[in-house]
Amino acid sequence: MRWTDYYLYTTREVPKDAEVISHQLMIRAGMVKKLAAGIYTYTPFGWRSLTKLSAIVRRELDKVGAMELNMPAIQPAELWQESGRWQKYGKELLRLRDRHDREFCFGPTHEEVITDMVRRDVRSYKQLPINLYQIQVKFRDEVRPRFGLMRGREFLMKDAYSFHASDESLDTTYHLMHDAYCRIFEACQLDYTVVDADSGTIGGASSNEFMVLARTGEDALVRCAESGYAANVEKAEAGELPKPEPGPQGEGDGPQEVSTPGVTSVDEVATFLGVESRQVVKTLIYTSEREELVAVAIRGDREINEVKLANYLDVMHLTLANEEEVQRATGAPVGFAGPVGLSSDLRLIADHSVRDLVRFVCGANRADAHLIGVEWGRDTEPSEWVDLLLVGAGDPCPLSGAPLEQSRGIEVGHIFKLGDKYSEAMGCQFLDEKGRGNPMIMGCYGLGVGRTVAAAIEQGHDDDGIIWPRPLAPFEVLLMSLNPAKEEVRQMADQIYGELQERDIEVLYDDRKERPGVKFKDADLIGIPVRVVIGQKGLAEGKAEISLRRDREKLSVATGDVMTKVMELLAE
RNA sequence: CGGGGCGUAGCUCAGCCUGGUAGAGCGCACGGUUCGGGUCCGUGAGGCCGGAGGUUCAAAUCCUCUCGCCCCGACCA
Repeated sequence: MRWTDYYLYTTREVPKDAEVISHQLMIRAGMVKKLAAGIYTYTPFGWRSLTKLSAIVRRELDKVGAMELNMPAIQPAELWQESGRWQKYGKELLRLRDRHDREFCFGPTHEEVITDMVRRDVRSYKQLPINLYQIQVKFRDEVRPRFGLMRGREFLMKDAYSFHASDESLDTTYHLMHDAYCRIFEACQLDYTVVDADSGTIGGASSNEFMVLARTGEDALVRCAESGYAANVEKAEAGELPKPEPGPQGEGDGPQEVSTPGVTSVDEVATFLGVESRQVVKTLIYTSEREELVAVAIRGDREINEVKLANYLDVMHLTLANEEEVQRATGAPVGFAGPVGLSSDLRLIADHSVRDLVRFVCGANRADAHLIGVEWGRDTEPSEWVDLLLVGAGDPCPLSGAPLEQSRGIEVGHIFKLGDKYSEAMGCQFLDEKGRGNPMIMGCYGLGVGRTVAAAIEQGHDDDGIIWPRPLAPFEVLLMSLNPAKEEVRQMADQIYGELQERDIEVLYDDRKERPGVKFKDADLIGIPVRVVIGQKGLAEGKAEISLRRDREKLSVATGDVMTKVMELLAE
């Protein structure tokens, strides 16, 4: 492709609304244009990357027996009512009405549609398993789209769904898909890791996320170098935490109330009483869409993992109670809640981190008062013990006990074992060998195509621009004529351009009448892996210059050897 | 949805506080110059100052309301 014929316009200045590097570079390199918040046009140049990734995805999924299909983006409300998600999904679901006032939504995901199709076609265990996928535009009306393609509202996603007669069959496909995903991200030369994940609104039993490691990632994850354990912090568990020393003994046998006027936060309490924050039990009051208050106890130096809590309570939206609710639940203002003497109809859920505390400190459920020397069993007992710990760096690995390392990642893929959540709700059944009807067991497998390309840029760039991993690069070779006004330069560049094309090498030929500086800057910005420069000086000695964007080391090659050298570099 | 910020030329922004004929740089067009890391000089096109209402002799500027966008917290590929 000749640049002078191509639709590629770079910009020198970074647009003010682009925050993260991948977004800035994609806009500067002319790959995407914003149409509205979280909604982008891919230019021919940008689309090439997405197309390349899609091809890799198709190749690897086809290999494991998945079949590509295409489903409608617009979906009738009835299906979503059937699965129960019309109510549950919330505002992220973009709802529409047609001219007859019938309700539809723009699909954020396709469990309902695919389940509807399969339940009509598939009757027998002999037809299972089935694995279907599509690469399609999704729309999720995110409250806050951001970071360009990292979190768009409209985005390109590969979604796959598998149907099985047994859990074992699902396991087999799940592993095949897991491995296919690994091969996809490896093919893209991405530094990624697979973590245990929370399954969120899609639901289901177990799930794994594929995280591309990047400082700008929106997710935090922990890993153990020793055991290989890796999990999203939303899901992560820790081994047994070191036990704190017993707290101070109060006067008498039971807990002792001490006056703590105006002392509310854990740190203040600990300092005021001369104890460690780990010897304090922090009690928080939560509410949810069910409008039922619960008290949650955790060690004073730790945070509650609200995702774990929401899952445990089976609620969607969890919020800390307001002052009035806290007063109602504990009889005290915010800052003095504790597990002792709470009303019996208030659920008290305690994290394991407080289980081993001896003579701990906690709020007295009275204004300006705390208790010291409190013991579980003797003084109070939670209604349930649950793992609610937000795991962080340094916590012991649940498998090896070695300290966990924390890093950030971009979630580029997410695979779930759905079980029968949708097939049960929507009556997607098969007949087994004995002629009995059973709901199919399902798996579901997502991969963010645009996000993966953005993640590749987050990992591959320098101060001057993008450094594409070759499999995702819009072109493999950038051919540049430094002074096309000079006849011999133009002719040689044209000739090499022709030869590259003949060998089906994807070449972008910068034949623009621009000054060398402009061309070099653009070359660095758009980041094509192999660069071939034809300039007058080199040509006088019969030489062209070849370099890789990666290291920019220049190689002087006789013009006759350019093809060989390029092929060699591409073969690496 | 809560908090903060921004809408002026295609892009990045100045002008607004203190109302008085709309500006710069980049980009674009044309001429010249230059020609291995965003040359230099000149000429030119391009804007109902996000929209609506109000105050005023006069509004980009002050007030009200709206719409859009961005950033920070609760959701997800």
